Amino acid sequence: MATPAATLAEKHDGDFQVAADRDQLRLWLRMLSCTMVIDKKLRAMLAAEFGTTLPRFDVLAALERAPAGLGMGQLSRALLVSNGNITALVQALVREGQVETLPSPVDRRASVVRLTPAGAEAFRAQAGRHHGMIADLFAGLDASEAQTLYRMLGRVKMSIAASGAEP
Amino acid sequence: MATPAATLAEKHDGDFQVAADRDQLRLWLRMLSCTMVIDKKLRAMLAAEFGTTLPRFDVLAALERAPAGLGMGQLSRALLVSNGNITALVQALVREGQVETLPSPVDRRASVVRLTPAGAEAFRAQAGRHHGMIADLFAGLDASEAQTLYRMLGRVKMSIAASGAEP
DNA sequence: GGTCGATACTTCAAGCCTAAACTAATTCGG
DNA sequence: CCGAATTAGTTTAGGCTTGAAGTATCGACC
Repeated sequence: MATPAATLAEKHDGDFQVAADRDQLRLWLRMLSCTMVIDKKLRAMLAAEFGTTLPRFDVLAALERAPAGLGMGQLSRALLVSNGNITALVQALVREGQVETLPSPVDRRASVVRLTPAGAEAFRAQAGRHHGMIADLFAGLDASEAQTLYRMLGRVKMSIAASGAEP
Repeated sequence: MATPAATLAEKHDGDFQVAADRDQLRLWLRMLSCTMVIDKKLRAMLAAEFGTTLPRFDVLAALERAPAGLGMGQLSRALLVSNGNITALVQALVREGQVETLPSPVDRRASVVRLTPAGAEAFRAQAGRHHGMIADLFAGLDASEAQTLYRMLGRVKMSIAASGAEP
């Protein structure tokens, strides 16, 4: 059993810690909730207006920035999803004619995925709505607020990297 | 064709608009990326240390706040997931003995889901690590930064609500 | 009291996602 | 040159998620 003074100090430390923990939890839950709401709206829009999905849109977006095409592995690293996932995604897009795969001329294991003209056109339409929707959803923030938020998220990135993190 | 002056004005408006769009897109992508990284770390921790998943943890968390138990519908509304999803989640947790379902005494359609003692204990351990991990990941932000971020996310919430939004 | 529209829940099909196991091709060290 | 380690990609088993269709019950109104 600690002395009364030590007990008091301990109790206060504990209180502070618990309060900080709760605040961080609330912060995380708010961040998660905001992100999820926007994410769901984007997915719903893509489904309703284009009959597609966010992962497929992401594939098109990555390919649009690489006119020469990307390998499956490059694609999976760019989108932060697993290798096996890309296979199915690309196969679906090939069936829909938005993407085509060519055997790599330099590596018989690898293949190169490229947008078809139809895919490029579909992407342009989808990207327009996508960006427009984001602009709408963030329209209530003025430029300075947006910048502050951007900076704070940068701090979060740094904090994550500084934490005991080994991905 | 517009007059030179009109063309110029138009061009500048367009530039501003495009610049704002790009900034908002970057903001969104950073927000999504931060959230996804944290989310993945939490899922990986729950899988590695407890052999469970975030959705199951969420179910336990909701039930822990309702000692009398919750109906399936209440649960699905609390977690913002579909009805059919809860069924599978609860069935899995029942198999694992962390949760039990009782027929509602007042409504023969409904059932009440409650934590078992084993589930309550598992949840306490998981919640401790969950909160601790969040504290770690946000440790690089001081109290004022955390508050600023929290406030900005509140602004985002308001902006979303104000936009042409019908969930 | 009977019927009809809500409500509680389950089932099913389809898509996304991952980790792990596998095949095939490449590259590098000796 | 040849075997070992690496790398590209696919397959598979398992879990999450939704939306739609289906079943049973409830409640309210005629």
